[in-house]
Amino acid sequence: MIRKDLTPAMEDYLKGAYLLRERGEDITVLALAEALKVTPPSVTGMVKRLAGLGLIEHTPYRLIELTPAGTAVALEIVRHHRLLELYLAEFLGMAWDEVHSEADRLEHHISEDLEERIAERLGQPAIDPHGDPIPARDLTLPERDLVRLSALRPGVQATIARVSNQEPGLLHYLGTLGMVPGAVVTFVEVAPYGNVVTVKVGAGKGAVHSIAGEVASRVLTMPTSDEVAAPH
Amino acid sequence: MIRKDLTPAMEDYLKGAYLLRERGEDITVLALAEALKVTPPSVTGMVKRLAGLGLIEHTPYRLIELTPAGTAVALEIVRHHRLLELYLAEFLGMAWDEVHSEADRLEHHISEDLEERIAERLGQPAIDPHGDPIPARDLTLPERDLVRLSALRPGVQATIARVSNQEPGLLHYLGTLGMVPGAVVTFVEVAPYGNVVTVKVGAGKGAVHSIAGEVASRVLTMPTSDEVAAPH
DNA sequence: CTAGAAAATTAGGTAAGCTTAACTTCGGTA
DNA sequence: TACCGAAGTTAAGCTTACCTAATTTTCTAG
Repeated sequence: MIRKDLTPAMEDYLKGAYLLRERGEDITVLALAEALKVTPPSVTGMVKRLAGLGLIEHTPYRLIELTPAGTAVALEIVRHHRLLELYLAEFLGMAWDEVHSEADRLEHHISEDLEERIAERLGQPAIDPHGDPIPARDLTLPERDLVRLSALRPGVQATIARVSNQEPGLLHYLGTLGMVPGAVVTFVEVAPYGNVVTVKVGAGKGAVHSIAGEVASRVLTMPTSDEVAAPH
Repeated sequence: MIRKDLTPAMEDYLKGAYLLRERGEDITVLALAEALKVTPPSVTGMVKRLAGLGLIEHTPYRLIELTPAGTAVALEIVRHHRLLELYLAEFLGMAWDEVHSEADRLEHHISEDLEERIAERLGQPAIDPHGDPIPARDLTLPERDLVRLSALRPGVQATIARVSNQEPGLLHYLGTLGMVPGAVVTFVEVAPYGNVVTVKVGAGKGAVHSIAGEVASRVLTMPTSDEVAAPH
């Protein structure tokens, strides 16, 4: 394996591409531009350079794909990011809505040695504070199949496993509702009109809250009842 | 106080200038170029830009000085650096010869919030693993007057307080001799020819080691006997 | 008080990474 | 099938931060 010497910007593009694919979305110029908050021409230019390095596969006007080498780089950065998030939460008391932006900056600058020391202190963890999986040292990923909160049937109880969103405001809000990874929720209903989901939060007689459908689709759960997902 | 938005490169120049002054050296273009491992024209260019921002005082061909604003920025970075060094050593088990390069990269990327959390975990420390003073939150510096190991009189006992050097190789070597901050040494002699200093390391009957004069001048001590410094 | 070396600066150039403006290509619908 | 809008690309240009080569300034020693 050749030692890659990539800039933070390059790492960001690779990570961005990886995260799009992780969410099941196509890697397009526009999607990357939005994810990285740059303009489309910037993406075209960087994609060309990364393709030249063998990290990205791209024919003009077609979809972008990460090569295995590019995926490896992205996983390394994602590992840094999620280890840092967990470390900052666990050992430095940062809230789950604060850790993302800090990790976003530090992820490009920690050495392999520090990465390993952090992983060791955390006991080689598999999940970060948002429930996102942490790639292992060999860059393999723990796999779980989760169900979107918005896709549960009424009456089904589930444990929140992952919240796929990084906006501090939204995360903070979900925190105030108690809707964090590990929390137990029961699906109540979908509003007949509009896109609103109502859930009960807590194991026994918990509080009932309504959240927007787009938010509920970012909350991934492990259902505890048998009949689980609503049809379609 | 206006929010400064400086690049890591700019911060490095300001820190470099500050550290030269801390060592009592003149801030020249050449000295900065060597400290930052860039060429003199790079320094001239950056100095011009930092002068434009009011962080540096400079008339062409004259010595460079930091303004109070520039000093404040430098102290902030030095605080980050030394807090990180201590944190990495204390909480992540890194050796004193490894922490410097890690801190050098991270110092530009930690938030004020993280800085404060780290300082808190460490108990608002005043000294880093090399014995270098850590600027306080208000950027004031704890002052100690120390004596170079190379300037002690024969027979004087002293505690090593600070080692002003960052080369991992040298630091590691001094570590193997037990010559680290906190260690007690007794000055034995200066070799009659050449520039070699001999000391006994340890409180009771310690091992005797000889080190180069340039190294001994980087080791700063708090003498415990009364008659302390050699004349001249 | 002047020559020459050392230090600093200017001139000119490169690369990364971004921008806006102008264009091409693609794909779906009339 | 031809067109039109959206997506992508090319073109031109900016800033940061570096470089080498050439020039200028300063200081010191004779």
